[in-house]
Amino acid sequence: MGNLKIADKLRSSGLRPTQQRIQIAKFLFEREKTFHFTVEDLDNLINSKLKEEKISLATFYNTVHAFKKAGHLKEIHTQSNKIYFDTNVSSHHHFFDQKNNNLTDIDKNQIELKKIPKAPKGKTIKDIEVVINVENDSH
Amino acid sequence: MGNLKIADKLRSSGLRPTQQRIQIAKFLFEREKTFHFTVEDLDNLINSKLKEEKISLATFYNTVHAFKKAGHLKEIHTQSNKIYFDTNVSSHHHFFDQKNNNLTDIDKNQIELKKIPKAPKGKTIKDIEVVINVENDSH
DNA sequence: ATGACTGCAAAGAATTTGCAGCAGA
DNA sequence: TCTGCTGCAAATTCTTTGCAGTCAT
Repeated sequence: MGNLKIADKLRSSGLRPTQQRIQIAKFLFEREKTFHFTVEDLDNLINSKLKEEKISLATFYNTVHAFKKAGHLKEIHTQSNKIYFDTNVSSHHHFFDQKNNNLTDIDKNQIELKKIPKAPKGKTIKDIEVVINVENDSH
Repeated sequence: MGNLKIADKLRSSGLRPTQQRIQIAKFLFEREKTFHFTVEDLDNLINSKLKEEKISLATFYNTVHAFKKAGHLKEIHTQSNKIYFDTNVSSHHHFFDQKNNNLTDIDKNQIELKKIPKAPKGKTIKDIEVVINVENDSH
């Protein structure tokens, strides 16, 4: 049980390790692979597991934003109108399937940009995000 | 006055050239440079010019979607939570300044991707979008 | 005349906010 | 004890929808 580790992670980000946050953090961060989700997904996935004492939607919003602010989550915008969050906070890219609303990570070094334009006058490049839109072969 | 040309453009997309659509189309398409906007922007920009007979918000939504469906507009998602539309419908990329919510086009040939990962099994690459996030130099 | 389009107002979806009570330090 | 957090319900924002009247063809 990594409850202590999780609690420390929260505490060191200036967040009180409450019951709710620990549950959410364990669900999000104790996994091998990157996880992509919307706030609604989280609500459904976590609350369907809880017998009673469900976590309120407002708390999911608060917590997700707190985690994002603390650098534990990244916000992803795709051609879908939904806002996804990503447990992979390193700089990386995505495949996106608009039909199935499905996101897949692409490691940063899987894409090489040969030519990059100069930033507009007075501005500096902060980050580059590549989204490769894909669709099923069938038809 | 390109009203006839505009009307033809609409008609040939299967759209009736109504008063409202002609006004919106002229505003959007009779310009040199690419234009990026939200539906709310359009509403404000066009209605502030009209003395009376303002165009309703619902019509802006309907029209923007009709134009998008007809291929005259492209929908752009950025790290801001707003949905932008772009009068440049060719495949291209963007600079985005999150502080000022400012989008700038990057021509397709300004970026060269040297290495591209294979699409996930059973999927085909449809399109690649690059967003270069920028920020002001100052501080 | 016949569909298609507009505009209103109401409904809907997603997210935020205010605040009383509760819990972690 | 003292903030910070939770959870509810109300509020806000953005977008869609239903429908009666109007307009393009």
